[in-house]
Amino acid sequence: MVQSTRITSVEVAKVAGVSQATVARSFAAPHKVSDKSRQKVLEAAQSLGYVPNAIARSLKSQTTNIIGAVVPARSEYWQHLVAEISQQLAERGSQLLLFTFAKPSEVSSVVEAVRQYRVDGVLLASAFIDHEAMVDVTSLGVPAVAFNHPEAVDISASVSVDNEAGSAELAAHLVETGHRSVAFVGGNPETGSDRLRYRGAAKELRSHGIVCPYIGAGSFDYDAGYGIAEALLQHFGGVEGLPDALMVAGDELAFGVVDGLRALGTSVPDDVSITGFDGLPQATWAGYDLTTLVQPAEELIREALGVLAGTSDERSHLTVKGFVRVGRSSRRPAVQGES
Amino acid sequence: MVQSTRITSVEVAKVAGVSQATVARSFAAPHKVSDKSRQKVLEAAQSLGYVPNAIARSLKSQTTNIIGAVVPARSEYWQHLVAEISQQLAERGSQLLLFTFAKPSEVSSVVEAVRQYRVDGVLLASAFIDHEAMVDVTSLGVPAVAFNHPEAVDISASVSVDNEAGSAELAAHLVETGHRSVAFVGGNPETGSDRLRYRGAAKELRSHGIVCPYIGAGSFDYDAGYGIAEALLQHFGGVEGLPDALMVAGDELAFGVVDGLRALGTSVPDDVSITGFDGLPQATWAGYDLTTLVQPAEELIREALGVLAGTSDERSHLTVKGFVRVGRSSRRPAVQGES
DNA sequence: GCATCATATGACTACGTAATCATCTGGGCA
DNA sequence: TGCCCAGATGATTACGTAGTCATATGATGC
Repeated sequence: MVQSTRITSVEVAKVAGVSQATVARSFAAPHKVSDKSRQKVLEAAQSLGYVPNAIARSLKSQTTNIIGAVVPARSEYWQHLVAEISQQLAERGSQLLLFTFAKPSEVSSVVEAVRQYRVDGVLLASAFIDHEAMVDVTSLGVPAVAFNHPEAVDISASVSVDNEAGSAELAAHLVETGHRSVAFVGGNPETGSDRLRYRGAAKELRSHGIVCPYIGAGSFDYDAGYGIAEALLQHFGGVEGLPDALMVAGDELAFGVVDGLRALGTSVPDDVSITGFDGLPQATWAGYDLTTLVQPAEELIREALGVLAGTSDERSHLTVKGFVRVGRSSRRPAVQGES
Repeated sequence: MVQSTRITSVEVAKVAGVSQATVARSFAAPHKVSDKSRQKVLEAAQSLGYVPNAIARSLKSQTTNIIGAVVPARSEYWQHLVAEISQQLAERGSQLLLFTFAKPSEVSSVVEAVRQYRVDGVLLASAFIDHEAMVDVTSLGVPAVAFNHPEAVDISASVSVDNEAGSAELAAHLVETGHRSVAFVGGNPETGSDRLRYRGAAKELRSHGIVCPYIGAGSFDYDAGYGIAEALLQHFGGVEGLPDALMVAGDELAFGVVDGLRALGTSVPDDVSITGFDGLPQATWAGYDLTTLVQPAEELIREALGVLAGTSDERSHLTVKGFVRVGRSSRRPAVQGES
């Protein structure tokens, strides 16, 4: 049943006995066509196997109905968000052109592709995208939203979770549940997320008289967390020296820290409480059951897409509040009488 | 620095003092242009901020350089594959138009979009895509590859891991390491993957005199696995009644089974060995350290893209061997003298 | 019955590029 | 010097659609 010749709106028009314009209108603006004509057109289209050509439409209408997303290839967090982005775009009838990069050096070629395809808007996982690349993207007039990168104030819109407040909330929760010493395990220190999450935690803890040291794992991935576990034990002089809690800068990183510590005989949460940040689906998996700050992915992306669609302010810099999810990776408050 | 007027190859030609055709050639086929002309063109393009329009190119050349992928929205396995697909396409200079669906009912509208955008090829996560949808996709003459769905013999090409052989290998490994009773925990029983994996396991085990019952979790996701744990214990009459090993039809499902059993006080692997299937990155996470059959994702996708690119046979039905990864979720062979 | 007007329709064109074809240029060789 | 050919270039056209404008159709009011 493969079409031998390309079926265009012209062929359909011929068969239906109307003009090409009427065929086009029957698909793009059905209300502008009489019921009778539309009926004839749809029948002809059906019998010929006609499918409107979105490429030609895009060229003529100067709008592709495609949103681009530029994200790191290997990241549980971004995979999570991409799933949400894709679903919301489908609801809006838009398409998703997905660009991934394994190394920052790949970003420039990716950006070039984004520009060539004339997408209607771009979502940028910008913690890893440098200033120059963002300027390049926006220079063609493409609306762009920097995701979790509020520093991009002068370049494009941005949508972020409130990293600092969220981290402070987590810290407050730890204090409330009886933790008196806390250390922060950072991810990639060059990202704003990392800095803000540490700052939020440190400020809140200081207000309770707790000094919170920063220990860097270098990146946000599982292996970095797993690898830092031994260094943590050394740094604190063994299990007994560990603080009451470790606040980890991201969930995936936290999974690694949890597993790394457990592999070294440390119990989580009995020897040390662990918190994460992101609210990944895996955080609810019983093996981790991570106390974490849940980013409201659905809301974040709705706002981001709103900016791209022009329904929100194009220069807005939005911050969305997350909420604390309490799991068993952090201790419950000690009950009076227990030790 | 936003362009007020759209810059086209015509403007560049004017500034460079050449024809539009030469500008087009300078980008699409540089070797067909003299160094001098190309130089002038590139300078002019640079100064004007010209970016070739891929939409117009696609319309004229009847090839979009875009590959579509239709996958379920929430699946660790597919997220894993999408990352790989995206990376390989980037290497080939192609783009990825990603379509996800949460429910099978969404597939038809997704397929319509695939057809409209005239993608050069489609990858289908076909275990969840019905026959009609696949016919629709291919009816426009778009090359399609069904992924892990060898039943689609008469419709399109397919690329699959050897489910049956892989499952048999896992079973053989269990027998070798001293397991004498094994049950199979299935996912979605309507998928070929599920059936073939059970068949491979059952056959191999039978050849060793072991009868392998099938217990269905209903789907391949974590929650299904977590939920089936209690039913498993009931079915076998408690921890003591459990078989030596549970072969689980997919990794994500296996994570759930592991966590569910552990939550009920069952030790993995001391009380029961668990194996998975897929070889997800999380299978190597120390919390699970799953014995599983690793699908060679890189190879699978290279083959699939090869079919789409026409470098492989378009009607080929390829099967790729996986390999067993041994983790601590299954017991090591009992040493002589130990119990 | 005629004028008026809203709606439906058709002819035409442009979106920006790449392929085709014809023309031109310059170097090699007799 | 003159001829020939390969490579470079330009003019032209088509890809399939949607918007613009003008015309046709039918319903309404007097």
